[in-house]
Amino acid sequence: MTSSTTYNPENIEQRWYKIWEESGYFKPSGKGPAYSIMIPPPNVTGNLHMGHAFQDTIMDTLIRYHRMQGDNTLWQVGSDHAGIATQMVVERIIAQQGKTRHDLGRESFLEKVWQWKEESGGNITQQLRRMGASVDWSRERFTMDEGLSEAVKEVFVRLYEEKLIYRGKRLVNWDPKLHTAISDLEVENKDKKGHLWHFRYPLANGAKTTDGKDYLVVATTRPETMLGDSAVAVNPDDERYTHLIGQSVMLPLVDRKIPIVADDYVDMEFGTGCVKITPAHDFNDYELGKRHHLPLINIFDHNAAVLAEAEVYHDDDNVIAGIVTTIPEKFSGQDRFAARKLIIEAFENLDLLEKIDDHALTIPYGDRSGVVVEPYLTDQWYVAIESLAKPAIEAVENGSIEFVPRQWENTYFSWMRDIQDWCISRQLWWGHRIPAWYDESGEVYVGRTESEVREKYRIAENVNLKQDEDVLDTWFSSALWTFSTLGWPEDTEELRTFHPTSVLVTGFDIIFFWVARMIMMTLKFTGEVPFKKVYVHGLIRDAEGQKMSKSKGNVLDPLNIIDGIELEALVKQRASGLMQPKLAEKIEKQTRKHFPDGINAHGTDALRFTFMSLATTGRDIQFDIKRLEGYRNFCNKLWNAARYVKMNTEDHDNGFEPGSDKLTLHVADRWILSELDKTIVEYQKHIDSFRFDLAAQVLYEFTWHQYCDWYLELSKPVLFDDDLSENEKTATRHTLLTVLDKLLRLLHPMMPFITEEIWQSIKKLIGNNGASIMLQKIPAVSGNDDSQACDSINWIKQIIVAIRNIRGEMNIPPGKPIQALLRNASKEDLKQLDEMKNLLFSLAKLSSLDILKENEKAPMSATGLAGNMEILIPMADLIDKDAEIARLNKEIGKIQQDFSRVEAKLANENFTKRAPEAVVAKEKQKLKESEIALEKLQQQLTEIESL
RNA sequence: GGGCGCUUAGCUCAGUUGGCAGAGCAUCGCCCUUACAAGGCGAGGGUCACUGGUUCAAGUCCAGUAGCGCCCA
Repeated sequence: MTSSTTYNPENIEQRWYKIWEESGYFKPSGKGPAYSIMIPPPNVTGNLHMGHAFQDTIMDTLIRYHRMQGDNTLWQVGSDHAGIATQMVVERIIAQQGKTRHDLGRESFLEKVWQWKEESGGNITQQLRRMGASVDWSRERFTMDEGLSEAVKEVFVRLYEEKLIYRGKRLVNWDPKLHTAISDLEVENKDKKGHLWHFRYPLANGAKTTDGKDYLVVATTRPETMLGDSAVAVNPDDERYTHLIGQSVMLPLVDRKIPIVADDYVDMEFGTGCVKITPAHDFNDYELGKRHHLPLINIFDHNAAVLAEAEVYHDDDNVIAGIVTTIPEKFSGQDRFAARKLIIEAFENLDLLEKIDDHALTIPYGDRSGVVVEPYLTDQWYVAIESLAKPAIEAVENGSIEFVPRQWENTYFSWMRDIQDWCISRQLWWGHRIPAWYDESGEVYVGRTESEVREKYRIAENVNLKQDEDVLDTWFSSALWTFSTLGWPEDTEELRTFHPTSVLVTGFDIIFFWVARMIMMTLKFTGEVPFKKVYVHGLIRDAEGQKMSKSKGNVLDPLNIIDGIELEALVKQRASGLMQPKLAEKIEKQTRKHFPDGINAHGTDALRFTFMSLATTGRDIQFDIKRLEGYRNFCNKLWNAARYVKMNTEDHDNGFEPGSDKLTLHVADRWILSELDKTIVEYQKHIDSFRFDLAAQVLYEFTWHQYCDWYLELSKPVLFDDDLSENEKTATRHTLLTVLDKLLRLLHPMMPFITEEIWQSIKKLIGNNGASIMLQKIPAVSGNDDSQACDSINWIKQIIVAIRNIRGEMNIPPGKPIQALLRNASKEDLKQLDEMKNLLFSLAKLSSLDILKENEKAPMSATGLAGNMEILIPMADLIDKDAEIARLNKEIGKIQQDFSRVEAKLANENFTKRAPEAVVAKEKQKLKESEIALEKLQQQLTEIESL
């Protein structure tokens, strides 16, 4: 026996992973029903964080479980190109050489990106390996791969041809730092405190308000946009202003005459009831402007600085000539926030600033750049989403796709039923370039390639065509992930076999970004759902419930948990590379407080098992390192149980040889096999319903509290009893190994490494020459439901527990052998006793056991109960009288309470009449039991007191 | 403002069809017992957020209140 008494994962894990990968065990077997999962492609710039590790553990568990069920199992791996994020990373690198991407030019910048991807993009795939993820590496895909790019082009062209993609000048969320449009979903709205400025707009043509003023007061949170106002709006029912509808105001500073229009959108109660309308710089105003055919007046350049000359765009039906577009020199060229100050000053100087109120408002920020997003008028490509959304909603309504937990369907529906057209173009260089070409007059042609376009639209070679500069939203390609990775648009074998996929495992934060868009695109192009189920898991937070983020310095690197890390290294890791170096000090302090000794190595299996036990139906998961330690100890427990089994089975006949004698199973053997069966049933039920926490708990319970606490202990008196036959011992050895083998296989999907290591060391003993536990079957129920054996073991457990209780409470050292007497034992008790006497001696550490005759007088004893039978531990020199009296009183109190409660319940006629018969019978039984127990304990108390 | 979720032991969380409130960690006591001190044995710990309703019976179902959180506008 050479193995260490503590489990050391470090040498084991990477060795096994390498063997598995090199042996090709992760590839689909080609046999059995198909089971497939597509990994949510991690961002190629990223490192593995706790969320990935959690999600990957869930997927790997499902995949390994199904592989062991004999399914033809594919776990498709890959990453996405993360347009903005990746571009930013590479721009930062070249910025260190003092260059911008514009200095390099598009082509050589993209070369740099690819080069970066080759060098650094593989980080996360190495980390995935450390997690034990059994993905099919031979099929790894990247969204910018040739094949996937083909799929993207194909989808774009087909949607365009069906008029489901269009190009138009619309108001978009513009990121003035990154100089690109972003979609609604990439905008983070934050509540801020701001101001509401009240401006006077003089009425034109001598008009007056009802109270005789020659101006209107408009309230705005964004004064600078007044340069682009094209109307003032009032509510049509607002009597204060009815007579002014159709009149005009003279816009100060720019001297533009703009109309007063009536629209229901205006809230009469808010401010003065007059709203300035800036259709080119506000989404609500844009809609209102469309209704009233107002011109769109853009005043910003792409940095959100004020133009010298505003740009006017008209509704085609209503071209207004001669709109004033000149912007006073003092404002032009100013950034939007500087312009705001200047505008307010100018109003004040003109005595047109009525007042300033404090105001709470919501401000949109770009989720990547962190700057305030500007509604901005640009030409962009859109997907007309409505017709795609309809079948996608139906697929969930009719159950073709099922969310687990179900409540997430509501989230999905509420977004899908109010969905907006999707802006898919991005003003970036890194990504799928839009397959559209323009001739010199600006006419657009869409096709898979330039030559296809020329052929299709008969454009001569000498006509100059220029491809659209923009690329597509990364999510556009991710939306095709389930089928593009399988070879679409080719009709491949893989596509036919593995699509639709079995389940999508994802976080609720990307239901809109990704899940919904995948459903729409996949239904459209394959006519199939992308997946039959969506398992939505929670988000991992730190021990205090905070979201983990680099800037908070509370991120945990899964590899640090696996391998361990010294405090100093951890501090350095967390406090470096921050966007705001100021935070470093705070983060250092926090880290030293939470991890005074750094982080111990826990191994991958402990981490994975922890994740499983945290995978409840909740939406937030607080990750507490303490929890992890418990599961590391669990690994150790399993390791040592296996050591015990091996010590006692190596070099023995364990009954696995063909032709070995028929085994005589001991009652304990029959019991543990029954328990194992029950465990398997529960385990499968929980895995099938995605309750990984419960599945993990069931295995933990069985392993520790049945197999280790009881069965291993029960096996000792059998193996060490010289009076028992070799056949009986062989049966117990056989059972020890059988249960261990099955247990390892049940645990393997969650804890792949330790189970493989142990299994390899016992496979010879069980006569199995399989290459890996990965390729074994998940154990099925064997039908060993032996209730008689269960009753017997429960009976003996009761006696042992009663004796241990006395030991514990009376402070008798566990190692000290004690005498025991039994009183009032029934025939049945005596029969059980006869069969299991040696077990009782061993587990209760008895020196002697005697049966008291009917009228035999007992010595002074501490007493316990097992049903009707009394267990007496003679006190002699062991126990003091008062302690035993106190102990009995405590016990009596407990039972008395129980008794009274049940008695009251049964006294209630309503209960006995209306409750189901079985429930009433159960209560009656309970009453009887506690009555007897009370009686015996009372009697013992009296006896002791009288001594 | 609209929607969703959460509140159970000191901490982190389970709790199925309404039928004796559970686990892990932490705490306390005894033990280095031939698999395991990363361990064993035993013990203590609860107004199930609050108020009301339905029911023989409510942590569980219904209505409301409070606090916290998330999404959307």
